[in-house]
Amino acid sequence: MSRGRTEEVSFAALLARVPDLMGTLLDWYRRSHRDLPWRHTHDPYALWVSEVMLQQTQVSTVLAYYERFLRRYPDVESLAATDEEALLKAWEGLGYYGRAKRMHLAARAILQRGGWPRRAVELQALPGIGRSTAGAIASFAFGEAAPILDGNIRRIWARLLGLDRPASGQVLVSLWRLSGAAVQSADPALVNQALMELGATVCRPRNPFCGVCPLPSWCEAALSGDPERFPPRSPRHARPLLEVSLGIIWRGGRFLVTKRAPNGFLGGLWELPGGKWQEGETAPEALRRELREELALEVIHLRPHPAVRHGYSHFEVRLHPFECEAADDAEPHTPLAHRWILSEEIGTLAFPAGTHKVFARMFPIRSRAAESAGRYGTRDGP
DNA sequence: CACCCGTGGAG
DNA sequence: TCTCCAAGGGT
Repeated sequence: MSRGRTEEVSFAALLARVPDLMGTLLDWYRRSHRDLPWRHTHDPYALWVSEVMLQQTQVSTVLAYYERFLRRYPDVESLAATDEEALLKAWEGLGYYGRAKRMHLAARAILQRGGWPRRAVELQALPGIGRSTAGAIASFAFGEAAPILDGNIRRIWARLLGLDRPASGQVLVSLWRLSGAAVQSADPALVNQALMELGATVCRPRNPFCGVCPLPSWCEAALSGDPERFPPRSPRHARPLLEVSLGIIWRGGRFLVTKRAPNGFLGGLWELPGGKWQEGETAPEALRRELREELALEVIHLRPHPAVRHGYSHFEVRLHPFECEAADDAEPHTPLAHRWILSEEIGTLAFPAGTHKVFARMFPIRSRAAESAGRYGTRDGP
């Protein structure tokens, strides 16, 4: 109760000071911002691409994709016209592949309505564009005073306020009001970029540089002496480890790859057939069972290869690859797409990172030659 | 609201 | 080696 009152008071005080803060913030930004490629454009399409790529993805990762993607898909028309297979290949390695599919849908919606909507509320109606992404495009491309509340900006407000609980509900509304006051008080595009830049380079989650922060010294988090405490991290539970057997199933000089179901986890990507171990099952037993159940396929001469570990957000897998052979006339029985490919063709299909780690072990030369490969190291282990 | 959706880099 | 998590959005 008393905490609630205290928060209201400090929130009102901060809200009133926002215009002053933005003055010093913009001075700092003009002096010390990084030179990022998407800061040179007002093209809503290019800004959209960068903003979607940057969702939950680090700048350094996006840098490796952004310009190549724009060369491949230079405008809404080219993106709308492509097929999902090619699009996923361009997105391969970025993760959260639903982002690419929603961009595809949005591109077609934009063409259908005859061009880009200019206002944030309209942008937000497009697939994959939420309030923050809409605010970014509307302010950067069209100069609208549309607020952003991304992880960076949320952290800045939380620290200035000394917010010691996860922001949700009414607190979140208050933080959006602060972002709204910020874009009302000065050039919206500059304010939004400056806030995100401050969060990314100074008011960082860990090891913030409070000594060089342009914002006032009454920041509650800085005064506490332990700014990293703010905002509090939500508790994380341990990720379960799943054991998975995979087959590199040769038929002549080609091996089998299967396409994952279109929706859901890694939807639409290609992979090596196989599956999770069941209770009491050995690795080769699990592979034979999965191949029978999923593909009605029998294989012989299983040769194990070293296991490869790969982590996802909520679980972890250990992939146990087996080279083996299918009969000359073997065909998998499955409603999903499959192909028998040469190892030279690995680079033509979109695979999840875990599968690339396996390829890197099986076909070191080939895999390293594939454009995205050098990344997949040899971490593994039983 | 709680959960789902990937990945690679930092410390 | 291990934990954390980044310019979120959809359901």
